[in-house]
Amino acid sequence: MQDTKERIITLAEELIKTKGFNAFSYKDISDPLEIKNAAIHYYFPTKTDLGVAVLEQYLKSFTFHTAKWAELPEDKQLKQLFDTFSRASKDKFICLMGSLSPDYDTLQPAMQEQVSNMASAIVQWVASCLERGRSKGLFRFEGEAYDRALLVQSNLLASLLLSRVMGNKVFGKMSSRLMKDLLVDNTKK
Amino acid sequence: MQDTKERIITLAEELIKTKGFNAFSYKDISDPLEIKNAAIHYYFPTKTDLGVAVLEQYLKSFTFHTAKWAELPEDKQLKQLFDTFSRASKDKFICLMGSLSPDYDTLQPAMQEQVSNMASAIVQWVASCLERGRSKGLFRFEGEAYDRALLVQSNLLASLLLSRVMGNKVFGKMSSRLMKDLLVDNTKK
DNA sequence: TTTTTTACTTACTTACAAGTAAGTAACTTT
DNA sequence: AAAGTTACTTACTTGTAAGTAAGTAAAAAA
Repeated sequence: MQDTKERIITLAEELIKTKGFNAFSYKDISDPLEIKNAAIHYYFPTKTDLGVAVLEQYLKSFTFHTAKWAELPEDKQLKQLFDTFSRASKDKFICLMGSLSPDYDTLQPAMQEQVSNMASAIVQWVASCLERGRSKGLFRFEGEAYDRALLVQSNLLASLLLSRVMGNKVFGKMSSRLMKDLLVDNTKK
Repeated sequence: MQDTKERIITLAEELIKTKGFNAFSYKDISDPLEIKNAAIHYYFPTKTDLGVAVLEQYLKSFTFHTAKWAELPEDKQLKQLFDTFSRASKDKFICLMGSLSPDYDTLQPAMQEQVSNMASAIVQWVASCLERGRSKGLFRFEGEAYDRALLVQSNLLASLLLSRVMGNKVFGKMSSRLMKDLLVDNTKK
């Protein structure tokens, strides 16, 4: 049963996105899965091993999904990314970057590296999406695509954080304003 | 000696901005201040009491500083805010919002309320700064000032998070792009 | 000058976290 | 059929966290 291992990873990811990496404990996993904490250690000797596994799975899934979107026009691709954040917002989740980056200094090197990899992968993807979209006339923005990608990634990440604190309406306000800023207006009469 | 109490609050604030609220312990305070952990409990019966005190002090300080800037033109006022984040970035600090909002669901109601108050205060201040600045022709942006303030606050907050993970150059890239976006270009020949 | 208050320390308690060593039942391979 | 191997459990250790009860020395108030 590789099933248990996967369920541990999936639940750990949810816990990171709700409580944070340092705030969840093995009991938060062993109780709902009806296993003992030692079973988690069997698959993941240390909490860092578990964290790394969560990040590896996320990166695989990110790569898989963005590849699936590759045929879409760039504005639709970016919309897909926004939609994943919109779903997270509804589930009261924050994203892995929003959860793990504040704890970065408390993480062990192996996890820090994975967090950095994740950050780079997301920003790189957004940057090339924006760049191609701009050259096709779908997006409008000033400056380098990479710098713009940093700001977009920031806004998505923080929209989930602020929504938690200030209420869920904030997500809609932020994401719609952000998208309007980027899109070349094609609704002109 | 009210001095000890203030030193506890100041150190607690730093710890929140480096390790996070749940990740720091009373030992992180009692050791450097050369007191016993019971001395902290003397002033702050629970960790929540300490957290609330940190946030109250921050809010007072924020109100004080923004009041001091009130006579400046709005672009300079916003610049002051950016500068506080720039200093934080150099000290490898994140801001209180960036640290506490991911942990929001693990905080007790008394602290949640203070975090919400802080969020509102900052966004409100940025919003009215942007609004007045735009009407004076200092800023240019689309949409409501409040929505724009959410995005600006997001970008500042997340610039510190991303800088931690991706290196310190990121802060400069983000803040300069953000400021250029907002400023009406007055460097035209 | 006695009493009270302030600002702590000493010495605990309770709880829970991550992690481990040794065992076991069931399945797989030889 | 015997010998691993897999997927766990049982039962524990060690460390550390927040928090507390009782005491104390010095300063302030009566």
